[in-house]
Amino acid sequence: MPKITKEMKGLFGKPSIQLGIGDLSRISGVSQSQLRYWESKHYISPIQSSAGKNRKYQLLTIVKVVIIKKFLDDGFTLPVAVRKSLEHKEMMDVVRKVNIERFISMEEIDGDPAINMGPLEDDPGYNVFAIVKNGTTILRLIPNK
Amino acid sequence: MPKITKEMKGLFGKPSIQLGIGDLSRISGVSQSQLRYWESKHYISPIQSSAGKNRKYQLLTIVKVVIIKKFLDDGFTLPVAVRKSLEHKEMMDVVRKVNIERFISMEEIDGDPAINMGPLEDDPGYNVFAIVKNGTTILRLIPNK
DNA sequence: CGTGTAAGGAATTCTGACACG
DNA sequence: CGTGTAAGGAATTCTGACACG
Repeated sequence: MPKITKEMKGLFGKPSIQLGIGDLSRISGVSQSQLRYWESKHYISPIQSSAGKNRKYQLLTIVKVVIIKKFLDDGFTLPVAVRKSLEHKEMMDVVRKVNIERFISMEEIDGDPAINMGPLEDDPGYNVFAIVKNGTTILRLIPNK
Repeated sequence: MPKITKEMKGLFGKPSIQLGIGDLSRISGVSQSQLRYWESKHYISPIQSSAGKNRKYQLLTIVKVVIIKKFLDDGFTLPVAVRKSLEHKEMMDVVRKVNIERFISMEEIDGDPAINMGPLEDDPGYNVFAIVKNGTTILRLIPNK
């Protein structure tokens, strides 16, 4: 099974993913006019919106928009929904960081595909593996060679 | 710190992310004419391309395109690059599955944000945590309460 | 085979104004 | 405050053809 390449690691972090307002609107269920209004209030911001050109949003903005929408649906006002989304955004950054840094390599364990997530902090003699077995993932410690 | 909500779990899997050809081209560095040609050869396929309407690609297609491009840059022919990309695509599915299933909840460990990835297969008394500490991630076993 | 380009039309997005509330 | 809509123009994407090789 192939090793994770540098290109693919970059993809996990997806720092460069960007998409237009139509796609963001369709994905999130938030209308284009809502998105433009939120932008005018500086709640969200496109990567570049240089004078009449099409807006481009990054992946983290998608997450933010979806979360804001969730709180709006729960009955909160827009400013409150935005404030609440900020806590979750921190969390997303963490998840992304883990994605980038912890997927060390791809291997096979007993014929099942597995991700080597690297050594334990307290016991570097063991690596943590996430193994896909019978359609679900399990976590297992495996000693280094 | 907030719990991971159902909405956010869905985002990790990002099954619904879709973007246009301009965005895919800019992200991947593959030209629009290349993407249309690859489609004509059935190497990639948009979600929907109903008669003159704009193409929409899903996230896994981005990954596939980037990987194909990598092998093209390495000097392989297009058919070979496509074949090689398929092995990596399997891997991406695994990574995605782990993302969806293994991020159980968000917590704080000694003041640092951490992701609870759930119990070990062999010793369910311990959960595996990915902790962001001083800007990097570490893995630690923590006993269940 | 694999990609680029010019061409004309179609789909998408832009801004600023206005409506409703 | 927060969102929707009609309007006209601009940016983007569409297809099919052709060039190069």
